[in-house]
Amino acid sequence: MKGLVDDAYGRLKKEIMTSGIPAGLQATEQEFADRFGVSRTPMREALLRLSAEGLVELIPRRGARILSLSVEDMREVYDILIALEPEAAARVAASTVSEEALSGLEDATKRMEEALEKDDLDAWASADTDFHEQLLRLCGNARMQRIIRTLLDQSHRARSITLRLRSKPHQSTQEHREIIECIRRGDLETTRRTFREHRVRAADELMAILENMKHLRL
Amino acid sequence: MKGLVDDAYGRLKKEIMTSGIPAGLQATEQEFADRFGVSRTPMREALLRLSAEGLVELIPRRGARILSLSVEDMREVYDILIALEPEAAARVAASTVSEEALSGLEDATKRMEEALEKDDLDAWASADTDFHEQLLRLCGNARMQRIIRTLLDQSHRARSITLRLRSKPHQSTQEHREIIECIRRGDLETTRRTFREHRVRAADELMAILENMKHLRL
DNA sequence: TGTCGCCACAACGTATGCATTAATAAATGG
DNA sequence: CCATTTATTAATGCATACGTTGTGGCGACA
Repeated sequence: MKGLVDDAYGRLKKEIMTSGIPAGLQATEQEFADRFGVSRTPMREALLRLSAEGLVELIPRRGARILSLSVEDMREVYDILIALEPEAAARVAASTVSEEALSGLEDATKRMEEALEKDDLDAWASADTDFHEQLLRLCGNARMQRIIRTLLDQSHRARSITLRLRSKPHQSTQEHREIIECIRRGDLETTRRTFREHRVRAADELMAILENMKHLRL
Repeated sequence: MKGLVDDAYGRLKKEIMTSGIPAGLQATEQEFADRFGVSRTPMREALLRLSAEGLVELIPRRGARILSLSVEDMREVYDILIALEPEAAARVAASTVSEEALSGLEDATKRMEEALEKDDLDAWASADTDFHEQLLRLCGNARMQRIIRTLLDQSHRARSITLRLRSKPHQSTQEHREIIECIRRGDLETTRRTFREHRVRAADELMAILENMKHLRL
């Protein structure tokens, strides 16, 4: 264990992500601290981080509240992703990428296909995350990486809820293959465009589902 | 005063921005705390924020170091701005903007021109910041606003140093006028393109200057 | 009965003390 | 004289105590 802050941060984040703690829940710093067996100091720092990531809201005098993921929030997250991720991918395409890295991407995509055949949606999601994470790591811009990673995290929270409410994501894997090819060819412009379309489509689908669930307050 | 954290944060940030504290300086949390007359707890939180903004680096066991702005860092910052700000501007263009808001933008641009005629570079920089800040406020995406604002802050640090080392920025004001017109027409695509070119040009100029000053370690 | 004001409580912001641990210096053995 | 190990120091991470301040409840007065 690296430290109580990371511990509390990681555990609370996981609970929020998996809806182990219901959205909307509100408690004082002390109560959160008790729950994770730490004192207020590290708990406070953990909550501060989560608040910066948009998972938690700190309400003066009332403690912290687990934010429910609203359609509006997801729209914000995806709008930024739509602008940034294609740019990051284009940067990767512009650089020289090792064949090893490319096969890593292909492997992740293949795992997505296999998972789909087996109807294992969790494995699919995990492989999809892996694909995007690998691509992210190839982008040299550390700041961009951090920003995108935080946004992806938030989008994953929504995905974990909607995963079983949508038709199977066959198209995604095909788009991933196209993106890999664009990168291999070093075709900057097509990479950007393809990735953007990939994200726009994903966003539209997600928004439609969330819109229907709006009243449920997730 | 709102709190010792904001106080320490704001003061240290200002000092870094104006080079009141030299880049590269390294001190313990306690030393920073003493300097601003607060205890370690709020000082730590302030340093944490500045670290998230990329202005200081927290080195385990050695305290905090004021980061010198490197060419590489500025390249990162601008690459993200180039991707995000045009998108934000396009969103503004897509929405209905009040004539009042537009005239606010025009006013800022006019102040830039006047400042240039008077050779008042500080006033020019201030008006330029104002233009971008106003535009930012019109963009409905709160997350995007925060991200861009943080990046702009960092770019301003570089600008304050290079401001007097470059030829006078006549072209910027013209580009601002074009952008305002695009937004008024609601021309989404041209807004995006024009703004992107605006940023790309600014980035290129800045990079060229910083490249020449590389050895100075700012 | 409704409203205004006061009081008690609770949460937070801040300060501080203590234990942990990494870095540096010292000491010992080769 | 150098390498290795140990001891010391110092900075952090964490816990906790305290003062401040906002909030909600209770009572008094209109």
